[in-house]
Amino acid sequence: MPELPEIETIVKGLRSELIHDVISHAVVLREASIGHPSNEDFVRQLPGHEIERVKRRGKYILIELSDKASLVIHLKMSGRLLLKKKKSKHNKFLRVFLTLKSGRELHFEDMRVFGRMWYFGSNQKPEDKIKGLNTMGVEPLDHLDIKYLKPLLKKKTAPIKNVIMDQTIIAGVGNIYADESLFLAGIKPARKAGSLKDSEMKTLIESIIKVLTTAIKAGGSSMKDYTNLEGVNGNYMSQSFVYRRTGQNCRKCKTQIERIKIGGRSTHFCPCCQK
DNA sequence: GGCTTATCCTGGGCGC
DNA sequence: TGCGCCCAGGATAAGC
Repeated sequence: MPELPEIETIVKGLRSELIHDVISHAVVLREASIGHPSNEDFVRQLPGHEIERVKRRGKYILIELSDKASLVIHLKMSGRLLLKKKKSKHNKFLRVFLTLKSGRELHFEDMRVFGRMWYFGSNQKPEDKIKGLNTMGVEPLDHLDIKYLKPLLKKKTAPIKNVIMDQTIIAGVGNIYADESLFLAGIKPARKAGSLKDSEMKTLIESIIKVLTTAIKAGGSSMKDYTNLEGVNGNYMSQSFVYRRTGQNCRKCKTQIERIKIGGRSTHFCPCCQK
């Protein structure tokens, strides 16, 4: 389940490998993996474009192409982008692949098929078609501070975990890093967001930034569905405090980590360290 | 408006 | 071994 650090790692890889390469051919093996335009237009319009820039916005990968066109990718649950040699063996979860002028192929694999790719021509803005891009909140590593967060949390009765995972408030934080950030901040995930004191908000912001920065340095998480561009797992999960550690001892106080459901998502926390 | 729940989807784990 | 059930979860729509 790629979140901000995993996407950042992939984007860095794409940036160092693909800039100035040219898409020569596009093949769609599963139509539902294309969000826009039609399957036929996607394979017809994409070839010939040079890759000029690669950016990240939240969990979206934005590839700027020549002629002011763009390719947007969201990996959702299990999507992977892999750079392979020409005519490499196809994984059974391969949904789309692009052949490049350099002779390589960019494979989009997606086991649980929630991931999407969108192509936009020169006069089209991705944010007009992709709602999530249009309503995206701040980038936590750039503009997240108490001045921004405090008015948004005020009077909110939803659990704080739901709020920090809300992409319209903070971009890129998902289940793993929400649990880890709340542990570091010493805040129970079920707490009403509006009940946080200023000092707790400040600690939470610092924790989110610290967790994401640490994960980026580690090359992302090591969940089985995630790898970087070369197919290598990151190693953040080996150092997680609470995520997927139900029943194991807390690394700080030795109390058993508990798991509950918040917003339909598995939530892991230490009942002793988090208040 | 704010919040919760259902939906999409499929491989893996588990019990029988 | 094979079957059925449950779980995982990001974004969005629907419902309360």
